[in-house]
Amino acid sequence: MSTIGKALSLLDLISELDKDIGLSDLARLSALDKATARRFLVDLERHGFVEQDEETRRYRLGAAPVRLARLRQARFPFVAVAAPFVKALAEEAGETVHLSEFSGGRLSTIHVEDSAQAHRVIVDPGAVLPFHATASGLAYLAFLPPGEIDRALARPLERFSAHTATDADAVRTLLRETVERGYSISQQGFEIGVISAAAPILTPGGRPMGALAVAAPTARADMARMHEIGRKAAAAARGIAEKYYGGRT
Amino acid sequence: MSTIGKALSLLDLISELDKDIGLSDLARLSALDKATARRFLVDLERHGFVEQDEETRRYRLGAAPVRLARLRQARFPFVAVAAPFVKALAEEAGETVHLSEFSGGRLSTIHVEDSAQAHRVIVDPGAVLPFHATASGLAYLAFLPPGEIDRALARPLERFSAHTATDADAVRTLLRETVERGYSISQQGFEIGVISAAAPILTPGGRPMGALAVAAPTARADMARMHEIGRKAAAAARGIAEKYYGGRT
DNA sequence: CCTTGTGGTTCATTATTTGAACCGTTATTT
DNA sequence: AAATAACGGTTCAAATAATGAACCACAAGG
Repeated sequence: MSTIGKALSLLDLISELDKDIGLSDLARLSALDKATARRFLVDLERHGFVEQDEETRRYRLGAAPVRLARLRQARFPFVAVAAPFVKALAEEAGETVHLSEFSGGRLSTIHVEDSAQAHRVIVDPGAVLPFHATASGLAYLAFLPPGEIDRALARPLERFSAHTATDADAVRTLLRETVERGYSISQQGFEIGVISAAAPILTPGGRPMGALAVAAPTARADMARMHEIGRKAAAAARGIAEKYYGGRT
Repeated sequence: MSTIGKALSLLDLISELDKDIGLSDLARLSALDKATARRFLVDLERHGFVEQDEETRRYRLGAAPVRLARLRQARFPFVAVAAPFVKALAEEAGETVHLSEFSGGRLSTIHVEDSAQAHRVIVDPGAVLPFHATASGLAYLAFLPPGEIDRALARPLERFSAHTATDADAVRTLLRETVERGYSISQQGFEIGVISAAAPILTPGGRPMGALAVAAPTARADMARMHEIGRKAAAAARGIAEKYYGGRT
């Protein structure tokens, strides 16, 4: 792997941690030499992607991404455009709704609107959504060109719960259903007690670039209701794409 | 320079552009070989920091920073904490207010609240603020340890307008005044027609980590009013620091 | 006071990055 | 319509930067 790739993977690793981490620990976790990890960290810090706590000497994610994110969103206001749709869907469905975007080979949550109900599903913003185990991932995967689906399903599929579909053929069946309906449903594939329905957000070229998902506790989620919610999610996803891409060419 | 440093500088360069850019242009601008630039871009794209337009083949800032920014802000909600203070100050002063944060060797705007007035100053979110030529920069610089001020003023100071203080001693005078008052004032040092007052946001250790600035059109900005606004900005900056650092230890 | 851990550094060895020259394609220019 | 210039992208020997074992100095614990 290139040096740059290694450094960016180190940054990814740091981003996944929810607390500061020391040099030795980080070297172990990243399987990099301590000296190498340090050089990477110095470079990353110089550019603001990482910062070191003055007193504990531990490292954490820096502030530079905030600036870059502003610039990105000024030009591609995906979250800003989608937010009203997300909110409306959350109110309509009465459940937590989250928006995800594909980037860097992963689908990750970039916006969440919590359900108003006391008993609701909690979604972490920034969390990575596995393609085969979440409604969002299935919705995204289903509308990808066949070759890319094959590549995604080629490696072993991690098990996240007792209900995770870890067999490629089983996933393919889910994908076929998803394409037919226009939305996916994942029954506790990622987390026990949660059922989700999701629809892809498609570029004008027909390629998925993200997903819109509704997550409900199993207690409230009979299948008729989930299909109803799925249809609403698909409509909202189309609305987002239309508004987002309508303004540009 | 390290390979990583070069790649991150390339990313910075791309972030400064407000439109997509082709490989050859980018190689020229960054003074990198075309093949090298391409390898960097591939690595950056693989991690989502850069994306390539499918049809034009031009490159632009990717979506990965949005995800990292979410994670950073979940742990350090600087913007979220400061936003109400920024808004209140904008209403109180009746002028555009912007918040900046130091990161990666630069002070950059991360939040803006526009004045309600029709004739108002426009500030770009994500813009980099030169230390010697903006009120924010002066406010930040003034409270830095002497050694770091020396280092910042050692290199030649760029001229942005006819009023920019490009002489290190002239800047030092401005910094002394800033420390005494607790806020800085920049009279058209960055942009003709704009006068700003800014106050530093200090960590519990007394080190500046950002600045809060009010920008007014010269037409409305007599000095008595700017001093009044400066005092208000200083109070708001203290409020932000207290709330932001009060919650942690 | 000895052990084990930490963050950080050194420098000969090694592996990666580099860039001139090269494709094939696509806009311009003549 | 031919010629030219510019584009994005690729190749591979030469040059350079990354690597990591061994090394500090220090702190905490036994």
